[in-house]
Amino acid sequence: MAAALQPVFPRTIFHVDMDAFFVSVEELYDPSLKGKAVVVGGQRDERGVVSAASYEARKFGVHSALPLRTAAKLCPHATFVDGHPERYREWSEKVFKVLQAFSPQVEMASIDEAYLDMTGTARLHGPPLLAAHKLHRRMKDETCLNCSIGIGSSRLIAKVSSAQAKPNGVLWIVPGEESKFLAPLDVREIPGVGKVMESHLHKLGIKKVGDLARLEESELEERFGKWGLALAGKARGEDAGGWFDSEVGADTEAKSISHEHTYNEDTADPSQLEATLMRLSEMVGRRLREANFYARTLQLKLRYKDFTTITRAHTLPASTQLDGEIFEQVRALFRKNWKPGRQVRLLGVQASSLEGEAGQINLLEGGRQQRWKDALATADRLRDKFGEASVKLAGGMNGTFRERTHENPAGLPGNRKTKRE
DNA sequence: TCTGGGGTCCTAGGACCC
DNA sequence: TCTGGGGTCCTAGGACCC
Repeated sequence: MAAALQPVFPRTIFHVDMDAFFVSVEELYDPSLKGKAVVVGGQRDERGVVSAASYEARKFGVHSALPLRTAAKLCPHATFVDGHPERYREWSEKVFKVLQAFSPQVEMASIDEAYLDMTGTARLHGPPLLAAHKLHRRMKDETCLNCSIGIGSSRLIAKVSSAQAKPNGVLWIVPGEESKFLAPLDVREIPGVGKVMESHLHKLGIKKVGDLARLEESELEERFGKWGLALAGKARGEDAGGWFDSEVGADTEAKSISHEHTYNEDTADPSQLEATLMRLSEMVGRRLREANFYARTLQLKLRYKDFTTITRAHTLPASTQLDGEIFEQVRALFRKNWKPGRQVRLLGVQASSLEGEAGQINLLEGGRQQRWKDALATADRLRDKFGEASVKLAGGMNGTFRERTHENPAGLPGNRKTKRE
């Protein structure tokens, strides 16, 4: 009976996924790449992985996340191109504008994909399939980029069907046909099922979504807990729990901001390592200021030569967005946890427990903090103009780490938001 | 094969409080 | 002295996504 109380009209969700997005954008800047095997992400002899591969390159087994050197072996004739994140952000915004002009309920799920809630738009755009073709055409006309569109009664169905529609296609799963559509697909096609979950399921003899759907819900819950329960719903095409259940277009605030760097060659040189931490701290601080966020938790990430990785975090009594404070905390964590001599492959700095300006008590903000903020804003502008390397605050890039006279740039005791009140 | 960089979410244990 | 349990915060690690 409970089912009768649920809203019965099905939603119409579009999932728009750009085809080989990074490759397609690069082709706009260098048309000679068209039709070739192209690998975006770095050069063939570099440490790193493939960000995107053209369909030509995919024929040779190249795919994203594959090490570049492996890609070079599989597809020696491929053209290797460095990635240009600014370009992708710029074109992502153009994509967003096309979508926004088409429907007010749009949500970018990542740089190259979006969900649209098209429920109730039949009078404006016609039935789903017609609307999707209209949008598909408009996207091509206005951005020169191909996309694929999946249409379904849930985000999950829309997402899975856009993958099946690729490349450059449209696929509508008619309401009521969800289970039939999913049954023959590999469990791996379900968003959230990765390598590990797939192998757990394979051990149970579950290879296809249909196998999963036949299992008792209670058994999945027993074996995999909360996740198992959600999985049972997903096997039927439902947006079971978590982010998938949220309304399309409900905007979500960032939870963390981070930067990390992998060295071309591992290093155990303390001044080089701390210089990197300084640079990463500045990048994180800058992003915080741009977004007007203050962070209370700062985290160091340390990956050694053998790929073992640790993270160490510290939560401050008062939040910050200042490079100096971030660096000070992260450097302390580094000095406490790095064993001198051990070769480091990667360093990372992350800020979390983000608060808006409201979380700040500005009453006591004397001239001191304001001057620091002004100085940093100026530095940010200079970096915009002349590049990241153009401005370094005390402490510098290379070696000389004068102990900064520990100015607490905020000039404040822990007077903003203490732990428990 | 030799493994990027930016994120989100979940789990689990310990500290601490009531 | 032995023994509670719930709630929240914090930390560390891991799976997963693009």
